[in-house]
Amino acid sequence: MFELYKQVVDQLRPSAAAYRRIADALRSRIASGGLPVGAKLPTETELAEEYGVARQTAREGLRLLVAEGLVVARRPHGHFVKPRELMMYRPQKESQPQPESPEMDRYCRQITEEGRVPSQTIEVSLVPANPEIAKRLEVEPGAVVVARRRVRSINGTATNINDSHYPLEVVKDSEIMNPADIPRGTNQVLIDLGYAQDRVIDEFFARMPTPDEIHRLSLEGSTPVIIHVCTGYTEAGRPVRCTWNVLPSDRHIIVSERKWA
Amino acid sequence: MFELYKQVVDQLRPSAAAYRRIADALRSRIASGGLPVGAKLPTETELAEEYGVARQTAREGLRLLVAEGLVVARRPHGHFVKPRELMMYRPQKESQPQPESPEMDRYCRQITEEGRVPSQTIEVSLVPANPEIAKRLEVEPGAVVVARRRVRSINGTATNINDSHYPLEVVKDSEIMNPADIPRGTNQVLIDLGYAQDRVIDEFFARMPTPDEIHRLSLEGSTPVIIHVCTGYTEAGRPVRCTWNVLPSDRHIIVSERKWA
DNA sequence: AAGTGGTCTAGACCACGAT
DNA sequence: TCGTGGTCTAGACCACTTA
Repeated sequence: MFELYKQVVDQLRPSAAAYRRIADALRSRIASGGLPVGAKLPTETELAEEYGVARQTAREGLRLLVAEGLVVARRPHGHFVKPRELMMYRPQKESQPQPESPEMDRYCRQITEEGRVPSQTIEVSLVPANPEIAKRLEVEPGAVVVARRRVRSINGTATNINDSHYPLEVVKDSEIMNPADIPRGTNQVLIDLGYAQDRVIDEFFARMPTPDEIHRLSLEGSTPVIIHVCTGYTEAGRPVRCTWNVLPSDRHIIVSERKWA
Repeated sequence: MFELYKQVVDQLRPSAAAYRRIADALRSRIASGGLPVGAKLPTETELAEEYGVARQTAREGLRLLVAEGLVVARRPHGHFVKPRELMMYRPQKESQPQPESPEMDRYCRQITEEGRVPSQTIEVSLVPANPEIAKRLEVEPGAVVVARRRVRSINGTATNINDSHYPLEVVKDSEIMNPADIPRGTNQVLIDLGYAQDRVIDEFFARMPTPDEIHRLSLEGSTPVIIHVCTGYTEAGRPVRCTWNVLPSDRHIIVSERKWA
């Protein structure tokens, strides 16, 4: 009987697995707005009955949508269309005044951060540099560097990891070793120490989060993270800072403006 | 008998599902280098025997690693540790001369693109603007715009989607409507048409790819994509171009340099 | 107490690529 | 032909949250 069913459906959509057809159907309903943000999807059992398949098969279809980031599973409530609330992230804004054109204003208004309560945890430690950091600070892998680790939160939910690394000899005995907020900013401390940054190189890439990042950011799986690595150099070309930012991609959009030559 | 096994293991790592323990073990072996890039993992059947679980359970563990992007499944060969080969993507480089400091040179040498054969397909069409494009071009959703769609490839594998959109009245009857390479560049055409771009806004975010993107870029699932939206404005503040780039995150790293005020 | 998703089993057949 | 992963079934028990 199931064989007959499968043959019939296969005529309609050949070479598509049942769980893919289920996912396709739900994806269409989401895209068309039939299932708006926050809406509850059919339960696994309901889908299984509707499509005449085993529960595991219906489950595979839902899993596909979860992996695509369209849907979240909330036990024991069900599966829901996932909302997407983006927060502005402007690397240029952290340090220097930025040209504010009317267009940029428009973008900023679109993604407002009104009435949010920011907070952060700070932790400073001496650690052996991992290969990625060592390469950028131009020290031997495993050499001891100062790591100033922060997790920033807004309204209690973690929004980003911000781990700044400094060569030990540059910042030892300075305020940067102090695990507390530095009102004038760590970059000003570097200037006072005689290591003013002249230029920085930004790198961006994305990947799935590591288990450690999932833990520190309280992520649901299936949310990619954007890695923003920012390395600062003195005028002489010496790297004095390497900041490793981890941004959950469902909470951030990176925006910047530049003149067009 | 399996019950006894499970109790014993649960004492060692309480509250960890069997498939998670399997994934953890394999992840450690990959991180430590015991399983180097390209190495073949145990088969599903072997893992099931080794851990005394059903094949489906071992399979769940492997699936976790695939979803994390650490591993690829290649039927009928097995699962393999996934390589990661990054290509430089420099949005600033596309149009204007860029400050080339010694540090930037170093980065560029690190990720070389020697001996690669680039190619691209171009397709031009009139399409109704989707909401995202319409918002940025400041036209009504559904208004007709010119879409110049490109898929760029290197050595035959697609590396990025590059869809530029223009307001119809700006580019109608111009070279931009011609689905062929424009040697002097589309931006020069805009200048000649009297719509020189004065400044651009860049936006970056990441998410899992849509089925359409998976198809156009020949992606394996579980690779996030980076979306780079670049909107160009005339000096009067009119948007005249909106380019929608899709970059597979396992093939690209975005690099840029800026002066530090 | 009820109903959800999370995990697991012990089978089965298939498509595909190498040999 | 053989072994791989891909798909599927028909059960089972559990953890969790809300009513």
